[in-house]
Amino acid sequence: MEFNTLLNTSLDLNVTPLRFPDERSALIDELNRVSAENKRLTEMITVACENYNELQNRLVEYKINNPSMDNTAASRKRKTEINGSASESSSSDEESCKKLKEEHIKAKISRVFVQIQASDTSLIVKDGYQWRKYGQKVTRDNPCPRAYFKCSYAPTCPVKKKVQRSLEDQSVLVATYEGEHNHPHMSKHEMASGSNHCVTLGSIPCSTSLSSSELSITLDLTKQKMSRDARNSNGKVHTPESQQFLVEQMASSLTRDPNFISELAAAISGNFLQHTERQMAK
DNA sequence: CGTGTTTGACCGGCGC
DNA sequence: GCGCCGGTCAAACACG
Repeated sequence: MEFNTLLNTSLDLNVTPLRFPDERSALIDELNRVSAENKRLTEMITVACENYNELQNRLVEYKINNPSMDNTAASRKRKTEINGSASESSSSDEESCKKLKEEHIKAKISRVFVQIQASDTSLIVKDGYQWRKYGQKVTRDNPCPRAYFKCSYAPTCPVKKKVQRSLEDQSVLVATYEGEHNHPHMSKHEMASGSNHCVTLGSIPCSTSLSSSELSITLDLTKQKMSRDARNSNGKVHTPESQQFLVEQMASSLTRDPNFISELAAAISGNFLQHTERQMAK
């Protein structure tokens, strides 16, 4: 927020003449300082997220290995569920352990961020599966409505997803997936009927867009490594599911869509040329 | 007519 | 016990 305010201020400086010659350079210095601070804070948040995820994974693993410790710290819901099942059938530790493992699998939650047009009001995330909408609600923390979807293969497939616009960035949809699909991806026809959403995996400023007739993918071809956890410059975390989806989509596009190959070649060579030109300029 | 979406009603968990 | 809130249901509706 502070960054944006400063950015706007510096943009205004291009239009209105400055009263003090030092004012512009001072503001630029300030802008640089705040940019650096923003970057540092983003890195801190990233590290905190990593630590949190690691701790959570450890906790789940520990609970699975030590089911007896769970009845103190767990939520009331979990507690009543366990107590209820125990009173009904005096279930053994083995059974409750099995239940916890099942719950762990069932509760496998992933989050995917999808860049959309700001004007796009539909809460549709093309992720390779077919969904049936069964509800929509406005939640307290976010004025944008949240849409509830079930996999079309339900009840065979237990996967659900929630889609809601990001509170911070209205042009980003946050899709929360619960569970894992027990069937393959949908057909070509279904994929082709989708809107031209752009699944963003890399950093926006240096990305290369591939727009085949069926799919638009933004690739970051400039990163040294596709960072180990596939995080983009905004600090948004992309799940293995979204990476897998992208890889599968690209693979299928390579086989199905002859234009995709030329688009890909053009994108890579274009980036190559830019890179060489920059080298030459030095 | 079949299928998918919309939307108000309903339910259950949770905090006070 | 009550009220709030998120999640789900299901009747009505839209569309091809």
